[in-house]
Amino acid sequence: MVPGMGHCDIHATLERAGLSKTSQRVAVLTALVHAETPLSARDILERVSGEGRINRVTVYRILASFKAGGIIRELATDHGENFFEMACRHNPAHPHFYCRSCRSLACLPSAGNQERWIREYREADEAIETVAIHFTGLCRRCRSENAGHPVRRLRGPRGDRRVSP
Amino acid sequence: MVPGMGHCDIHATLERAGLSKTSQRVAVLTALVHAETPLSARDILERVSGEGRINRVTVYRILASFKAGGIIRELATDHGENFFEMACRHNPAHPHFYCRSCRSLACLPSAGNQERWIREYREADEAIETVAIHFTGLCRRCRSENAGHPVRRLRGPRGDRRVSP
DNA sequence: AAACTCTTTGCAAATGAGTTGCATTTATTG
DNA sequence: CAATAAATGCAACTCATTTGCAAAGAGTTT
Ligand SMILES: [Mn+2]
Ligand SMILES: [Mn+2]
Ligand SMILES: [Zn+2]
Ligand SMILES: [Zn+2]
Repeated sequence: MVPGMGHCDIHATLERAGLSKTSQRVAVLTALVHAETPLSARDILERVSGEGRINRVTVYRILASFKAGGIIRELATDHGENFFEMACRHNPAHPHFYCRSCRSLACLPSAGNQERWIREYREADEAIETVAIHFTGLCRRCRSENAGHPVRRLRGPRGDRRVSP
Repeated sequence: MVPGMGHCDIHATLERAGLSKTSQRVAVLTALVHAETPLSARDILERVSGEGRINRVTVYRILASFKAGGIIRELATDHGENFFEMACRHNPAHPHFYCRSCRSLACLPSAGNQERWIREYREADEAIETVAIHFTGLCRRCRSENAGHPVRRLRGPRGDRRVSP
């Protein structure tokens, strides 16, 4: 990932993409530019809810427009929660690691040959638009913590959470 | 992908995994073994609903146990609908192509160096358990069909579908 | 074969990410 | 500053997937 955020200027980016500079768009973009790791829509909503009002739906719509404008990249995960990262930083394209326990997403270093390898596939079928390389497992933190450490629960009925079988 | 289904014997597979041979498990496994492409939980439910009764939830639970037993592999997509494929066929691990329009998933040929490449990453971080390579775009059929061809809609409010803006 | 015990189902209800229509508020322009 | 197209808030909705619990089954033991 690119260390500084040099050419990732908020206002310039919005202008270049032909998007009006609303407070919400600036807030979302700022959160993404300062993020250490890719963020989920929920992450963004949390980080932005502090300053000014913003609706959940608006976040999704803004993310859609950023993606359409090539400003950000969307990263899918199992479990249906997707993440987003600035395209200007996070270059070149690289694999990501998803922790199946805490459901966090981290960037991995780009393999040297990955670019070429991806290009070969692209040539084989012109229809290819995006490529994603996704590793899954347990992150360091989840590995070191107590083995029986409960997995974050996203779906299911309300009611008392099961504590131990 | 392995052409025949040779060693993918239904009963032997269940036995090897220590799973009792219920009619539902046999049905789901049969659907997966005969599938030409990876199947979603919904696909499986449809193909199995004909013979005998089976519940949607049961399909999910069976798929979870098959996955835990290493019998099948789960393939995530954007849009939250996941697919499943037999691990015995579909070897070695290979990339998949997901059509963002009709939301179908297809297997791609395994790149020669992919295996080695994956191994390198695995060595870099022991926590890695699975690797997925995911291409997105428009499949041949969706490309040839009328450009304005409507995208399959999964979420959203009830009511008249928008016909044209 | 009947009784018993451990699994697996079916059903109903829920969850949560992401969508959409529509009324209201803004950003931008003249 | 008024006019207008675009962006946002809100409420309602979809849908893949998950969970608790009670009923049905499978494999085993009398
Ligand atoms: Mn990244
Ligand atoms: Mn495959
Ligand atoms: Zn973790
Ligand atoms: Zn298609």
